[in-house]
Amino acid sequence: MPESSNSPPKSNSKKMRRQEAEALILSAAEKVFSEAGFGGATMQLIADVAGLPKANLHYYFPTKESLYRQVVQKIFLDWLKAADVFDHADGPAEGIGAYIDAKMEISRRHPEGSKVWASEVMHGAPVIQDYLETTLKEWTDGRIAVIERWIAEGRMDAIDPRHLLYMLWATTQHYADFGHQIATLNGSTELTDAQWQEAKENIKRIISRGIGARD
Amino acid sequence: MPESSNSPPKSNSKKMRRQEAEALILSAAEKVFSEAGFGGATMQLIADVAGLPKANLHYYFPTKESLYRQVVQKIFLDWLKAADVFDHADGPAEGIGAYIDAKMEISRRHPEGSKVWASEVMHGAPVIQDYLETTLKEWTDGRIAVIERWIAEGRMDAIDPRHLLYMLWATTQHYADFGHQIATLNGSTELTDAQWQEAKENIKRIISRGIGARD
DNA sequence: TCTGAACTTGACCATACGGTCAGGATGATC
DNA sequence: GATCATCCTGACCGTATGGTCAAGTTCAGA
Repeated sequence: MPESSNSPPKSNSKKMRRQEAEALILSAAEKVFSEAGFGGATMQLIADVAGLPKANLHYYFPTKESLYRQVVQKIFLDWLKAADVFDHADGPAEGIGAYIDAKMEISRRHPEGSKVWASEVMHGAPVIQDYLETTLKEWTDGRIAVIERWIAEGRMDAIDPRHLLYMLWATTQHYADFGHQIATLNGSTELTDAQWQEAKENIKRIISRGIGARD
Repeated sequence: MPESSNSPPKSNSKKMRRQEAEALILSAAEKVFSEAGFGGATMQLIADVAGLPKANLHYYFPTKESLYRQVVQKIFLDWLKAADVFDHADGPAEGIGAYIDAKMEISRRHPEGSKVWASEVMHGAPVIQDYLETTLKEWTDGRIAVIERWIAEGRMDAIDPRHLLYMLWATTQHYADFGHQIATLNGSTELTDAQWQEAKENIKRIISRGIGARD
């Protein structure tokens, strides 16, 4: 219901509402942080991308770090939400397949978020360590229980659920985080619709057969 | 033959040889760049880690960017070299298995390098774009040819070689790049020898079965 | 012992950065 | 149209950064 409009943020009208301004800044910040990293990003550049004076950013977000924290939190929540498909499935091929589709769609539509997350974790998660230890751990444990149930029911081979999850994350996020490398190897062209489809099918096929899924 | 010594770089003796000093600086730089990213790293911190005055770094490496470039180049060459195991194999299970072992060993022993590479690519490869377009492309094309031969010989299913390679890179490098997240989910403990072994076995098993390898 | 090239370094500089602030603009409410 | 909380912003500040430099130090070879 409170969905923000998708129109280009070109509005020159003064007096934005708080929610609107924060969304605009967060969007610009996500792009800049993903392109330059936390250390390489500057408040001035984020302001330029958002089309606002730098001082205005500090009105909504007191510090660079607080802005960054909110960017990462937003990404994490979107990412967790999209993972629910895992549960509404009967067996591993269906559940994991749907999860791969969902995560590949995120990699395609929101690669910036994936890159910011990767950068944050690679640098030791200084800002979202607590999320890793609480929310992510709980989510992971829940999914591990589902996979163990599938194994117990003979619906797939006895694969270590942890390493399977890491493989799913790694493979799907790779298409966002290393999208530039993939595009370069693709003749310096972004993947087409068909190539994204191929990628998804390949991943689903290899993993589904690899774990001996038999829903 | 011209292998540098493995002794701790604590030497206080003056007048290092050029090779020795450069190796010391490159090692410190790799660590700092991997922890902070290019933008977040400072020459002062690299100097502190190397145990040298900052001005000395600029004697060997004129600019921060030139130092960074050499760090990335060194990583890339090590990484390519370790990939030769791919060719000296009879079939996919053996070749890909050996490649997974080699890359996992790199992820375990030199996670810093993997992180620097990931960071560079994620930010659009501003420094090593030419490597992607030439050396990496050639290496990739060579490996694709090998995989296509295996497929033609009926030694594995008809999987798109590109996406298979991306999956191998993604999965193995994930253990370096996201090592902090993995350790956190592992009860805030680094993976043990046995857990690394499990990880390798899981990956090899899933992919080997997933592509229908029959050496 | 002398020479000179290679190396080392403390002090310094210009710039760019994150962040502050005072004062102005806006618009909903009465 | 007066009030006032919210929002906006140009100008400014202290600091930290990448990089420079000139004055040293070291040591192999003559």
